[in-house]
Amino acid sequence: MDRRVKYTKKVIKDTFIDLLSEKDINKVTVSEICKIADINRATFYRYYLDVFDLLEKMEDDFVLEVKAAYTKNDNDEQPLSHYVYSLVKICYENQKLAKILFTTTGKPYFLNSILEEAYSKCKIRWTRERPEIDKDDIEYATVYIFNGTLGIVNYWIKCDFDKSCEEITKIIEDLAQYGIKRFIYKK
Amino acid sequence: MDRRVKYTKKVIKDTFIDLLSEKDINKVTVSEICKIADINRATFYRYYLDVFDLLEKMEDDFVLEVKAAYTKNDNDEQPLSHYVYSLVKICYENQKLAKILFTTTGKPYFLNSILEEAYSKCKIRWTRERPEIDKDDIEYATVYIFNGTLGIVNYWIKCDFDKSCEEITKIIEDLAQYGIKRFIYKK
DNA sequence: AATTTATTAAACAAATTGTTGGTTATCTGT
DNA sequence: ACAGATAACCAACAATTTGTTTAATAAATT
Repeated sequence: MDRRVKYTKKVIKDTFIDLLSEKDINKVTVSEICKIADINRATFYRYYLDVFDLLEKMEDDFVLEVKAAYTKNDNDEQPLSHYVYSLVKICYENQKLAKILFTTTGKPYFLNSILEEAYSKCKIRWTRERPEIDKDDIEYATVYIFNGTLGIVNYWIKCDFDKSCEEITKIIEDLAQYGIKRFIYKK
Repeated sequence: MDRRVKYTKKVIKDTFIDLLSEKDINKVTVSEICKIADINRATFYRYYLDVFDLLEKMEDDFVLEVKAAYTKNDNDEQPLSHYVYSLVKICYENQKLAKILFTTTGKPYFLNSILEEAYSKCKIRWTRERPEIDKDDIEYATVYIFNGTLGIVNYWIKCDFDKSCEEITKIIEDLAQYGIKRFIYKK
Protein backbone atom coordinates (compact mmCIF):
# COMPACT_ATOMS: atom_id res chain seq x y z
CA MET A 1 0.00 0.00 0.00
CA ASP A 2 1.11 3.54 -0.83
CA ARG A 3 2.94 5.16 2.06
CA ARG A 4 0.72 8.24 1.76
CA VAL A 5 -2.44 6.17 2.10
CA LYS A 6 -1.02 4.29 5.03
CA TYR A 7 -0.23 7.53 6.81
CA THR A 8 -3.60 9.10 6.07
CA LYS A 9 -5.57 6.14 7.37
CA LYS A 10 -3.41 5.82 10.44
CA VAL A 11 -3.63 9.48 11.43
CA ILE A 12 -7.38 9.45 10.91
CA LYS A 13 -7.84 6.37 13.08
CA ASP A 14 -5.52 7.63 15.81
CA THR A 15 -7.30 10.96 15.97
CA PHE A 16 -10.64 9.21 16.01
CA ILE A 17 -9.65 7.02 18.95
CA ASP A 18 -8.46 10.08 20.86
CA LEU A 19 -11.73 11.87 20.24
CA LEU A 20 -13.77 8.83 21.23
CA SER A 21 -12.04 8.60 24.59
CA GLU A 22 -13.08 12.20 25.21
CA LYS A 23 -16.62 12.36 23.92
CA ASP A 24 -19.54 10.41 22.53
CA ILE A 25 -19.36 9.26 18.93
CA ASN A 26 -22.47 11.24 18.08
CA LYS A 27 -20.64 14.45 18.84
CA VAL A 28 -17.62 13.62 16.70
CA THR A 29 -17.71 15.25 13.27
CA VAL A 30 -15.73 14.59 10.13
CA SER A 31 -14.59 18.21 10.13
CA GLU A 32 -13.18 17.90 13.62
CA ILE A 33 -11.26 14.73 12.88
CA CYS A 34 -9.72 16.31 9.78
CA LYS A 35 -8.81 19.52 11.52
CA ILE A 36 -6.97 17.70 14.32
CA ALA A 37 -5.44 15.09 12.04
CA ASP A 38 -4.39 17.88 9.68
CA ILE A 39 -5.97 16.10 6.77
CA ASN A 40 -8.09 17.55 4.02
CA ARG A 41 -11.74 16.70 4.40
CA ALA A 42 -11.97 15.50 0.82
CA THR A 43 -9.28 12.96 1.68
CA PHE A 44 -11.41 11.58 4.49
CA TYR A 45 -14.35 11.09 2.15
CA ARG A 46 -12.05 9.28 -0.23
CA TYR A 47 -11.88 6.36 2.22
CA TYR A 48 -14.84 6.62 4.55
CA LEU A 49 -18.49 7.50 4.12
CA ASP A 50 -18.82 9.09 7.55
CA VAL A 51 -17.81 8.69 11.17
CA PHE A 52 -19.80 5.49 11.61
CA ASP A 53 -18.31 3.92 8.54
CA LEU A 54 -14.90 4.66 9.99
CA LEU A 55 -15.84 2.94 13.24
CA GLU A 56 -17.12 -0.10 11.34
CA LYS A 57 -13.89 -0.42 9.40
CA MET A 58 -11.93 -0.32 12.64
CA GLU A 59 -14.15 -3.01 14.09
CA ASP A 60 -13.55 -5.14 11.03
CA ASP A 61 -9.82 -4.80 11.44
CA PHE A 62 -10.12 -5.87 15.05
CA VAL A 63 -12.18 -8.92 14.14
CA LEU A 64 -9.61 -9.92 11.53
CA GLU A 65 -6.88 -9.77 14.13
CA VAL A 66 -8.78 -12.01 16.53
CA LYS A 67 -9.56 -14.48 13.77
CA ALA A 68 -5.94 -14.56 12.77
CA ALA A 69 -5.07 -15.33 16.37
CA TYR A 70 -7.31 -18.36 16.73
CA THR A 71 -6.80 -19.66 13.22
CA LYS A 72 -3.19 -20.41 14.06
CA ASN A 73 -3.13 -24.04 15.21
CA ASP A 74 -6.81 -24.37 14.45
CA ASN A 75 -7.77 -27.99 14.28
CA ASP A 76 -11.24 -29.08 13.45
CA GLU A 77 -12.76 -28.89 16.88
CA GLN A 78 -11.18 -26.58 19.40
CA PRO A 79 -12.74 -26.13 22.82
CA LEU A 80 -14.70 -22.95 23.36
CA SER A 81 -11.97 -21.55 25.55
CA HIS A 82 -9.59 -21.51 22.61
CA TYR A 83 -11.69 -18.86 20.88
CA VAL A 84 -12.40 -16.95 24.04
CA TYR A 85 -8.72 -16.86 24.86
CA SER A 86 -7.87 -15.45 21.43
CA LEU A 87 -10.38 -12.67 21.87
CA VAL A 88 -9.19 -11.91 25.37
CA LYS A 89 -5.57 -11.89 24.25
CA ILE A 90 -6.11 -9.42 21.41
CA CYS A 91 -8.05 -7.15 23.74
CA TYR A 92 -5.18 -7.28 26.18
CA GLU A 93 -2.68 -6.38 23.47
CA ASN A 94 -4.78 -3.46 22.21
CA GLN A 95 -6.16 -2.06 25.42
CA LYS A 96 -6.96 1.46 24.29
CA LEU A 97 -8.65 0.32 21.10
CA ALA A 98 -10.53 -2.47 22.86
CA LYS A 99 -11.84 -0.02 25.42
CA ILE A 100 -13.14 2.25 22.68
CA LEU A 101 -14.73 -0.52 20.65
CA PHE A 102 -16.45 -2.09 23.63
CA THR A 103 -17.83 1.12 25.03
CA THR A 104 -18.78 3.17 21.98
CA THR A 105 -20.83 0.48 20.33
CA GLY A 106 -22.65 -0.31 23.51
CA LYS A 107 -23.08 -3.94 22.71
CA PRO A 108 -20.16 -5.26 20.72
CA TYR A 109 -22.17 -6.66 17.87
CA PHE A 110 -19.09 -6.49 15.72
CA LEU A 111 -17.82 -9.56 17.54
CA ASN A 112 -20.75 -11.67 16.47
CA SER A 113 -18.87 -13.29 13.63
CA ILE A 114 -16.11 -14.42 15.97
CA LEU A 115 -18.08 -16.02 18.74
CA GLU A 116 -20.80 -17.25 16.44
CA GLU A 117 -18.17 -19.29 14.66
CA ALA A 118 -16.98 -20.66 17.96
CA TYR A 119 -20.43 -21.40 19.30
CA SER A 120 -21.64 -22.97 16.10
CA LYS A 121 -19.02 -25.66 16.62
CA CYS A 122 -20.30 -26.21 20.14
CA LYS A 123 -23.81 -26.53 18.84
CA ILE A 124 -22.67 -29.27 16.48
CA ARG A 125 -21.00 -31.12 19.32
CA TRP A 126 -24.01 -30.83 21.60
CA THR A 127 -26.34 -32.06 18.90
CA ARG A 128 -24.05 -34.98 18.12
CA GLU A 129 -23.74 -36.05 21.74
CA ARG A 130 -27.43 -35.62 22.51
CA PRO A 131 -29.44 -35.98 19.27
CA GLU A 132 -32.76 -35.79 21.06
CA ILE A 133 -31.96 -32.36 22.39
CA ASP A 134 -34.38 -29.48 21.87
CA LYS A 135 -33.14 -27.17 19.10
CA ASP A 136 -34.63 -24.12 20.77
CA ASP A 137 -32.82 -24.90 23.99
CA ILE A 138 -29.49 -25.01 22.20
CA GLU A 139 -30.21 -21.66 20.64
CA TYR A 140 -31.07 -20.06 23.95
CA ALA A 141 -28.08 -21.56 25.69
CA THR A 142 -25.83 -20.23 22.96
CA VAL A 143 -27.28 -16.75 23.19
CA TYR A 144 -26.89 -16.84 26.94
CA ILE A 145 -23.25 -17.81 27.11
CA PHE A 146 -22.44 -15.57 24.16
CA ASN A 147 -23.77 -12.50 25.92
CA GLY A 148 -22.42 -13.59 29.27
CA THR A 149 -18.97 -13.98 27.78
CA LEU A 150 -18.96 -10.57 26.16
CA GLY A 151 -20.27 -9.11 29.40
CA ILE A 152 -17.32 -10.53 31.33
CA VAL A 153 -14.81 -9.32 28.77
CA ASN A 154 -16.43 -5.91 28.85
CA TYR A 155 -16.30 -5.80 32.64
CA TRP A 156 -12.70 -6.94 32.65
CA ILE A 157 -11.82 -4.11 30.26
CA LYS A 158 -13.69 -1.65 32.47
CA CYS A 159 -11.61 -2.86 35.41
CA ASP A 160 -8.48 -2.04 33.39
CA PHE A 161 -7.47 -5.64 32.77
CA ASP A 162 -6.98 -6.49 36.43
CA LYS A 163 -6.66 -10.23 35.78
CA SER A 164 -4.51 -12.26 33.44
CA CYS A 165 -5.87 -13.51 30.13
CA GLU A 166 -5.73 -17.06 31.47
CA GLU A 167 -7.71 -16.20 34.60
CA ILE A 168 -10.46 -14.46 32.67
CA THR A 169 -10.76 -17.29 30.23
CA LYS A 170 -11.08 -19.75 33.10
CA ILE A 171 -13.80 -17.70 34.77
CA ILE A 172 -15.79 -17.50 31.56
CA GLU A 173 -15.42 -21.23 30.97
CA ASP A 174 -16.59 -22.14 34.46
CA LEU A 175 -19.61 -19.88 34.32
CA ALA A 176 -20.65 -21.21 30.94
CA GLN A 177 -20.32 -24.82 32.07
CA TYR A 178 -21.79 -24.81 35.53
CA GLY A 179 -23.65 -21.53 36.02
CA ILE A 180 -23.60 -19.80 39.35
CA LYS A 181 -24.67 -22.92 41.25
CA ARG A 182 -21.31 -24.55 41.22
CA PHE A 183 -19.32 -21.41 40.51
CA ILE A 184 -20.46 -19.67 43.62
CA TYR A 185 -21.57 -22.40 45.97
CA LYS A 186 -19.32 -25.37 45.36
CA LYS A 187 -16.06 -24.03 44.15
CA MET B 1 -50.45 17.84 32.80
CA ASP B 2 -51.69 20.26 30.17
CA ARG B 3 -53.46 18.47 27.35
CA ARG B 4 -51.34 20.35 24.81
CA VAL B 5 -48.14 19.17 26.43
CA LYS B 6 -49.40 15.65 26.60
CA TYR B 7 -50.23 15.70 22.90
CA THR B 8 -46.93 17.25 21.90
CA LYS B 9 -44.84 14.72 23.80
CA LYS B 10 -46.89 11.83 22.55
CA VAL B 11 -46.76 12.79 18.89
CA ILE B 12 -43.02 13.38 19.12
CA LYS B 13 -42.42 9.98 20.71
CA ASP B 14 -44.69 8.17 18.27
CA THR B 15 -43.00 9.76 15.30
CA PHE B 16 -39.62 8.97 16.75
CA ILE B 17 -40.47 5.30 17.18
CA ASP B 18 -41.70 5.14 13.59
CA LEU B 19 -38.49 6.68 12.32
CA LEU B 20 -36.35 4.38 14.43
CA SER B 21 -37.99 1.29 12.97
CA GLU B 22 -37.04 2.60 9.52
CA LYS B 23 -33.54 3.93 10.00
CA ASP B 24 -30.59 4.26 12.33
CA ILE B 25 -30.83 6.79 15.14
CA ASN B 26 -27.81 8.65 13.82
CA LYS B 27 -29.71 9.52 10.67
CA VAL B 28 -32.76 10.85 12.51
CA THR B 29 -32.81 14.65 12.80
CA VAL B 30 -34.85 16.95 14.97
CA SER B 31 -36.10 18.72 11.86
CA GLU B 32 -37.41 15.49 10.40
CA ILE B 33 -39.25 14.48 13.54
CA CYS B 34 -40.92 17.88 13.74
CA LYS B 35 -41.87 17.95 10.10
CA ILE B 36 -43.57 14.55 10.28
CA ALA B 37 -45.09 15.16 13.70
CA ASP B 38 -46.30 18.57 12.49
CA ILE B 39 -44.74 20.25 15.48
CA ASN B 40 -42.75 23.44 15.59
CA ARG B 41 -39.06 22.82 16.09
CA ALA B 42 -38.92 25.31 18.95
CA THR B 43 -41.50 23.17 20.72
CA PHE B 44 -39.25 20.14 20.47
CA TYR B 45 -36.36 22.04 22.03
CA ARG B 46 -38.67 23.09 24.83
CA TYR B 47 -38.68 19.50 26.12
CA TYR B 48 -35.66 17.74 24.68
CA LEU B 49 -32.05 18.70 24.10
CA ASP B 50 -31.67 16.55 21.01
CA VAL B 51 -32.56 13.18 19.54
CA PHE B 52 -30.48 11.27 22.07
CA ASP B 53 -32.00 13.08 24.99
CA LEU B 54 -35.39 12.07 23.65
CA LEU B 55 -34.30 8.44 23.51
CA GLU B 56 -33.00 8.60 27.06
CA LYS B 57 -36.26 9.99 28.36
CA MET B 58 -38.15 7.17 26.68
CA GLU B 59 -35.80 4.65 28.25
CA ASP B 60 -36.39 6.22 31.63
CA ASP B 61 -40.14 5.89 31.18
CA PHE B 62 -39.70 2.25 30.31
CA VAL B 63 -37.58 1.58 33.37
CA LEU B 64 -40.16 3.24 35.59
CA GLU B 65 -42.84 0.98 34.20
CA VAL B 66 -40.82 -2.15 34.91
CA LYS B 67 -40.02 -0.97 38.42
CA ALA B 68 -43.66 -0.27 39.05
CA ALA B 69 -44.41 -3.81 37.93
CA TYR B 70 -42.05 -5.54 40.35
CA THR B 71 -42.61 -3.17 43.23
CA LYS B 72 -46.16 -4.41 43.53
CA ASN B 73 -46.05 -7.20 46.12
CA ASP B 74 -42.38 -6.59 46.70
CA ASN B 75 -41.30 -8.23 49.88
CA ASP B 76 -37.80 -7.93 51.18
CA GLU B 77 -36.22 -10.74 49.28
CA GLN B 78 -37.81 -11.83 46.05
CA PRO B 79 -36.19 -14.51 43.91
CA LEU B 80 -34.34 -13.30 40.85
CA SER B 81 -37.08 -14.61 38.61
CA HIS B 82 -39.52 -12.13 40.08
CA TYR B 83 -37.56 -9.23 38.62
CA VAL B 84 -36.84 -10.97 35.37
CA TYR B 85 -40.50 -11.79 34.95
CA SER B 86 -41.49 -8.15 35.46
CA LEU B 87 -39.07 -7.04 32.78
CA VAL B 88 -40.21 -9.73 30.39
CA LYS B 89 -43.84 -8.88 31.00
CA ILE B 90 -43.45 -5.17 30.27
CA CYS B 91 -41.53 -5.98 27.10
CA TYR B 92 -44.35 -8.27 26.05
CA GLU B 93 -46.93 -5.56 26.66
CA ASN B 94 -44.94 -2.93 24.73
CA GLN B 95 -43.55 -4.96 21.89
CA LYS B 96 -42.88 -2.21 19.39
CA LEU B 97 -41.22 0.05 21.94
CA ALA B 98 -39.22 -2.80 23.45
CA LYS B 99 -37.92 -3.75 20.03
CA ILE B 100 -36.76 -0.20 19.41
CA LEU B 101 -35.13 0.24 22.79
CA PHE B 102 -33.29 -3.06 22.65
CA THR B 103 -31.98 -2.61 19.14
CA THR B 104 -31.18 1.10 18.88
CA THR B 105 -29.07 1.29 22.00
CA GLY B 106 -27.15 -1.79 21.09
CA LYS B 107 -26.61 -2.91 24.61
CA PRO B 108 -29.55 -1.98 26.79
CA TYR B 109 -27.56 -0.12 29.40
CA PHE B 110 -30.71 1.70 30.37
CA LEU B 111 -31.83 -1.47 32.13
CA ASN B 112 -28.85 -1.49 34.45
CA SER B 113 -30.74 0.09 37.30
CA ILE B 114 -33.40 -2.60 37.16
CA LEU B 115 -31.31 -5.72 37.12
CA GLU B 116 -28.62 -4.25 39.29
CA GLU B 117 -31.21 -3.83 42.00
CA ALA B 118 -32.26 -7.42 41.56
CA TYR B 119 -28.76 -8.80 41.44
CA SER B 120 -27.58 -6.78 44.40
CA LYS B 121 -30.08 -8.67 46.51
CA CYS B 122 -28.70 -11.94 45.20
CA LYS B 123 -25.21 -10.86 46.06
CA ILE B 124 -26.30 -10.23 49.64
CA ARG B 125 -27.84 -13.69 49.86
CA TRP B 126 -24.79 -15.39 48.40
CA THR B 127 -22.47 -13.58 50.77
CA ARG B 128 -24.68 -14.45 53.73
CA GLU B 129 -24.87 -18.14 52.86
CA ARG B 130 -21.17 -18.45 52.04
CA PRO B 131 -19.24 -15.73 53.91
CA GLU B 132 -15.86 -17.07 52.79
CA ILE B 133 -16.75 -16.54 49.16
CA ASP B 134 -14.46 -14.56 46.86
CA LYS B 135 -15.83 -11.07 46.26
CA ASP B 136 -14.43 -10.93 42.75
CA ASP B 137 -16.14 -14.18 41.86
CA ILE B 138 -19.49 -12.80 42.93
CA GLU B 139 -18.93 -9.77 40.80
CA TYR B 140 -18.07 -11.79 37.73
CA ALA B 141 -20.96 -14.15 38.23
CA THR B 142 -23.32 -11.20 38.49
CA VAL B 143 -21.99 -9.62 35.33
CA TYR B 144 -22.31 -12.93 33.54
CA ILE B 145 -25.91 -13.68 34.38
CA PHE B 146 -26.85 -10.04 33.93
CA ASN B 147 -25.59 -9.99 30.37
CA GLY B 148 -26.84 -13.47 29.65
CA THR B 149 -30.30 -12.51 30.82
CA LEU B 150 -30.46 -9.41 28.66
CA GLY B 151 -29.14 -11.44 25.75
CA ILE B 152 -31.98 -13.91 26.07
CA VAL B 153 -34.61 -11.18 26.35
CA ASN B 154 -33.10 -9.47 23.34
CA TYR B 155 -33.14 -12.71 21.34
CA TRP B 156 -36.71 -13.43 22.38
CA ILE B 157 -37.72 -9.97 21.14
CA LYS B 158 -35.88 -10.59 17.89
CA CYS B 159 -37.87 -13.81 17.50
CA ASP B 160 -41.06 -11.76 17.84
CA PHE B 161 -41.98 -13.06 21.29
CA ASP B 162 -42.36 -16.68 20.20
CA LYS B 163 -42.56 -17.98 23.77
CA SER B 164 -44.68 -17.05 26.75
CA CYS B 165 -43.35 -14.77 29.47
CA GLU B 166 -43.34 -17.71 31.85
CA GLU B 167 -41.33 -19.92 29.53
CA ILE B 168 -38.68 -17.27 28.91
CA THR B 169 -38.33 -16.57 32.60
CA LYS B 170 -37.87 -20.26 33.28
CA ILE B 171 -35.18 -20.60 30.62
CA ILE B 172 -33.28 -17.65 32.02
CA GLU B 173 -33.52 -19.01 35.56
CA ASP B 174 -32.24 -22.45 34.57
CA LEU B 175 -29.31 -21.08 32.63
CA ALA B 176 -28.29 -18.79 35.45
CA GLN B 177 -28.47 -21.58 38.02
CA TYR B 178 -26.94 -24.53 36.25
CA GLY B 179 -25.18 -23.23 33.13
CA ILE B 180 -25.22 -25.25 29.97
CA LYS B 181 -23.99 -28.40 31.71
CA ARG B 182 -27.30 -29.31 33.19
CA PHE B 183 -29.40 -27.21 30.87
CA ILE B 184 -28.25 -28.99 27.79
CA TYR B 185 -26.98 -32.35 28.97
CA LYS B 186 -29.11 -33.35 31.92
CA LYS B 187 -32.46 -31.77 31.42
C1' DA C 1 -64.10 36.31 31.21
C1' DA C 2 -59.46 37.04 32.39
C1' DT C 3 -55.04 35.27 32.98
C1' DT C 4 -51.62 32.12 32.29
C1' DT C 5 -49.19 29.12 29.43
C1' DA C 6 -48.16 26.39 25.18
C1' DT C 7 -47.50 26.54 20.46
C1' DT C 8 -46.51 28.78 16.23
C1' DA C 9 -44.08 31.45 12.70
C1' DA C 10 -40.18 33.55 10.83
C1' DA C 11 -35.79 34.75 10.93
C1' DC C 12 -30.76 34.36 12.27
C1' DA C 13 -25.82 33.02 12.34
C1' DA C 14 -22.99 29.13 12.77
C1' DA C 15 -21.61 24.68 11.61
C1' DT C 16 -21.63 20.39 8.98
C1' DT C 17 -22.05 17.88 4.96
C1' DG C 18 -20.92 15.90 0.48
C1' DT C 19 -19.14 17.08 -3.85
C1' DT C 20 -16.53 19.60 -7.35
C1' DG C 21 -12.37 20.91 -10.59
C1' DG C 22 -7.88 22.30 -10.66
C1' DT C 23 -3.26 22.27 -8.59
C1' DT C 24 0.63 20.43 -6.11
C1' DA C 25 3.23 16.87 -3.84
C1' DT C 26 4.60 12.24 -3.38
C1' DC C 27 5.19 7.50 -4.58
C1' DT C 28 6.32 3.37 -7.67
C1' DG C 29 8.40 0.86 -11.30
C1' DT C 30 11.58 0.91 -14.91
C1' DA D 1 17.07 9.32 -11.50
C1' DC D 2 13.11 10.04 -14.40
C1' DA D 3 8.27 9.85 -15.96
C1' DG D 4 3.80 8.52 -15.34
C1' DA D 5 0.46 7.55 -11.98
C1' DT D 6 -1.87 8.62 -8.06
C1' DA D 7 -2.79 10.72 -3.62
C1' DA D 8 -3.48 14.81 -1.07
C1' DC D 9 -4.54 19.64 -1.00
C1' DC D 10 -7.23 23.85 -1.77
C1' DA D 11 -11.20 26.57 -2.14
C1' DA D 12 -15.54 27.06 -3.21
C1' DC D 13 -20.43 25.43 -3.53
C1' DA D 14 -25.38 24.61 -2.27
C1' DA D 15 -28.05 22.15 0.94
C1' DT D 16 -29.17 20.91 5.46
C1' DT D 17 -29.20 21.08 10.34
C1' DT D 18 -28.81 23.30 14.58
C1' DG D 19 -29.97 26.19 18.52
C1' DT D 20 -31.88 30.49 19.77
C1' DT D 21 -34.69 34.53 19.53
C1' DT D 22 -38.73 37.54 19.03
C1' DA D 23 -43.61 38.55 18.61
C1' DA D 24 -48.09 36.77 17.51
C1' DT D 25 -51.66 33.29 18.13
C1' DA D 26 -54.14 29.56 20.24
C1' DA D 27 -55.70 26.83 24.03
C1' DA D 28 -56.08 25.65 28.84
C1' DT D 29 -56.95 26.80 33.77
C1' DT D 30 -58.96 29.47 37.45
